[in-house]
Amino acid sequence: MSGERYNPRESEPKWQKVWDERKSFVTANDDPREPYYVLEMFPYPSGRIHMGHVRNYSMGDVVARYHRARGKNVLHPMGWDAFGLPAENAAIERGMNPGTWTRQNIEAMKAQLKSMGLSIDWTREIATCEPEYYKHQQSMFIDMMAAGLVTRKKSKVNWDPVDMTVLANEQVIDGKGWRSGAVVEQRELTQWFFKISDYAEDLLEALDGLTEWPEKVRIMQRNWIGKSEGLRLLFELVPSAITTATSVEVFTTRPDTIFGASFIALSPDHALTAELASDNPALAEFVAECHRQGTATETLEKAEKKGVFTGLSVKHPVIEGATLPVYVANFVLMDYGTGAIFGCPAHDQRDLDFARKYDLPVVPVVLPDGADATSFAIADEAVTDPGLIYNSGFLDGLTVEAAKKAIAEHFAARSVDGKPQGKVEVNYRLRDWGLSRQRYWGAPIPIIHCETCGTIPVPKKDLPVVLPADVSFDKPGNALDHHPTWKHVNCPQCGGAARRETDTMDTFVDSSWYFARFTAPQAETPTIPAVANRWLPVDQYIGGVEHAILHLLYSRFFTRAMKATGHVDLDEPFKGLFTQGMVTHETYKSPTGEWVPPTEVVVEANGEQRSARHITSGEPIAIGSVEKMSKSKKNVVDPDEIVASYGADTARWFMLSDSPPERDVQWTEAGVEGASRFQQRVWRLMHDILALNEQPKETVASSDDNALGLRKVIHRAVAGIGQDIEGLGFNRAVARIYELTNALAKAKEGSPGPAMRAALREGIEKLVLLINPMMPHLAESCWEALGKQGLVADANWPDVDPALLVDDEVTLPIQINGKRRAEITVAKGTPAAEVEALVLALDAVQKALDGKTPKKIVVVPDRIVNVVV
RNA sequence: GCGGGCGUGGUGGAAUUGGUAGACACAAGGGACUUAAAAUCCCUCGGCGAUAGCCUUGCGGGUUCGAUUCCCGCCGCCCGCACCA
Repeated sequence: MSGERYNPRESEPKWQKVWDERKSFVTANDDPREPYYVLEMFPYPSGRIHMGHVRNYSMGDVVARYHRARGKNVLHPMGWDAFGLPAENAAIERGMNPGTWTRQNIEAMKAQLKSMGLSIDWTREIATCEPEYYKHQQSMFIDMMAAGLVTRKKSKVNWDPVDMTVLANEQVIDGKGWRSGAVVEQRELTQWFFKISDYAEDLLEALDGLTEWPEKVRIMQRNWIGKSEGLRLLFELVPSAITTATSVEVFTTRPDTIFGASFIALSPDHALTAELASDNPALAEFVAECHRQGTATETLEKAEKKGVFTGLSVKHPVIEGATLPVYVANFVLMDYGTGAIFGCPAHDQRDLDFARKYDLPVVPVVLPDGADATSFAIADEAVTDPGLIYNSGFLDGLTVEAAKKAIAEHFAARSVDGKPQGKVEVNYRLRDWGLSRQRYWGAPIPIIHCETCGTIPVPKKDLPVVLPADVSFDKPGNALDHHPTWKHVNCPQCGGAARRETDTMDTFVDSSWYFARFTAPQAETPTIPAVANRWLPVDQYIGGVEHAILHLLYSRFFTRAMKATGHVDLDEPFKGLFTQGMVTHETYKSPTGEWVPPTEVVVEANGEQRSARHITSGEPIAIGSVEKMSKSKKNVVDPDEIVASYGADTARWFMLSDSPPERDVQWTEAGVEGASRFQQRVWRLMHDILALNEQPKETVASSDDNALGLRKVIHRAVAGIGQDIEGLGFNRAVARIYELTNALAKAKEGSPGPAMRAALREGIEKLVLLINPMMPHLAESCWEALGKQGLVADANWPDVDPALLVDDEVTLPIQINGKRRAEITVAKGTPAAEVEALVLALDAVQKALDGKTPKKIVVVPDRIVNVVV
């Protein structure tokens, strides 16, 4: 028996079937035990799972199985983020119906996930593309509209003039449409928005309460919301024939630098810009050029800072008789502040770049601490350091903060156009959430446009507004809009001819509440509030950092909006958040420079050198850098192949070992083989100990110090691994499991006595329970072989005897001048004075002192001693 | 461009709150077993010296009795930037 190898191909499907039949992971809402909700970000059904999924779901499954063993009622569901662009691309490229394509993908991926042996309650599965899901989303949209959380306004989209379609930012490559290659234009459309900006302050303040979120995510969200206090400031225009406007309003966070102002810049989308451009061909051409950039902020900010002089000037508000030129500049955003700024080149890098380009004055007005007023000058870098204001009339000598206050008071007391010239204002960078998409494959926005009655929500009794299945993608543009009959309806109010809204919802809406739907996935209403409130917030949410801002911020908003409309009674959806790293792999290139997939490469090691050749042709292959697994570089490893050859447990174990979960992990063949070997090792060890034919005994066998020692090792491992899993330190838990396995293997050598045999038996039984969250199939097989009743899946986490955790002795490293030179072992809690005496008596210390007295002796009790000579 | 993060042996990484740097694993080398191979087991394994020494956590400074950990300045890589999910 013990000579037999463990066969995951046989045992894994067997246990999966047993769990299925026993409904081991089906969760009841009325279970009285303490609820625990663990959730991994649900996947987009692209067709195949990838190693990133394997990693993500392995981590979630460890958490789920651990808490189940801890006696909690665990909710661990799975679903599909099933709307989105790729389905439409498949429709266009392969003539497949997006719904058919998506549902096929879901089936395929579900089978793959099942082969991983995850402890998921599949009875709660949801797919966002099904009317049973999105009808509730439509219903909540209507509720949120009634609650004033929805608005309609104009915003810009990327327009492909050849394909006659709106493009996503990722479909715009170098300013051109990805399929047509046509230069993209910005177009304004009237679109639907969620008023997330109403919650900006709340979303910001509540970040402090999210103590189980990574600090970096909270910082990113804080910066994204971008709260800033500044001044709205009116500049009086020098009268001109080219406009009837009399003033320009800017927003600035640096009003203290007003004496250093050298120009005014308007956004290309500013109303005044439009007015002036109608009569100014050069300006019109510049605005058109800006509009050919696409709408991505990134492109805009990377572009060279450029502008056009408008011919207008404003009066300098604090320097009598001076004027400032008014430009239109490509880096001024219409969405932020007032769409106009004043430029102070000395203290803002963008303004400085602009000023150098157009030869505008650069006057420093903040003197950094320690700088000399007569010689201080600005070169190529703007200075944003704190300091004292100078060159600034009545502000001279003030700090930046004091000057901001003083100048605000100054302008508040003056008026331009009958209004106060300056007004302190809090501003947020966060913009409202535009949810309209001009696409077919999304949840229809439940609105009817009527010529007489206006914009009317679809009555709830008529929900869902179902997507038509019979669509064609032979014409460019929105397939929903092209459908011959779908959009033609009668107005629910007047009964006259009307048309449906043909925009669908951003897929971020779908993913902003699925975690709530999982709590009652078959309910007639979006949620059953009492049930949702019991399960939520999600105790542990796990997913990629790439979602650190948008998905998580939208979900936080949506939860508040659901609270405002009575669907849940909480603000924050995710109590604990964990962001995992990516899965990477080496890249390989053929002599002709083509990417080669790892499956076609044989890597050979000769000593320290590694070389590679093609598996069939034998031609040499260049080993490239390690990169995120991606189709374009072909450096992907298919989880199916790994499961088929090594088994799911091996894949799971490898994904959890070595690399810290928040960091990237490199997939290597050697690593997988190591994981597979460990699986066999546990199996052999279990059989060897089983053959000793002894039962565990809970009493500490004082007659056998070695057995006692082993029991200490076992109980320490149990305690440590529990802590590691709770802190999501899976790689540390794995290392401890290796240590425990090594200790057991060593202890069974020779001919262990009865006490040792009992300790070994205790150790192996506990080891099986410890590996269960990570290698659940192997654990079940071992459990069965050990003759234990029931399933490990239902077993409790092993108990720890606290008496076995304490040590009465401690080894102190002795440092001399910070370098370790000796060590002593003393009773725990030995007073510092006693330790000092022992240390001074040491040979190494005496030698170092050479008769002198030490300068200082630092004794940190039970930790370390440092002798300063 | 802006915001955020990461950087430790040949490799992945470990290291309570600032307290023995390199746990654990992979790779490599040597040995045992075997007709042979696989599997398994044992030993070595940061660098330079080869003793008792010195150097070493991306680079350069600083704080401290003591820094992988805290501070400042660089370099490199990664993520996000609002219509990819």
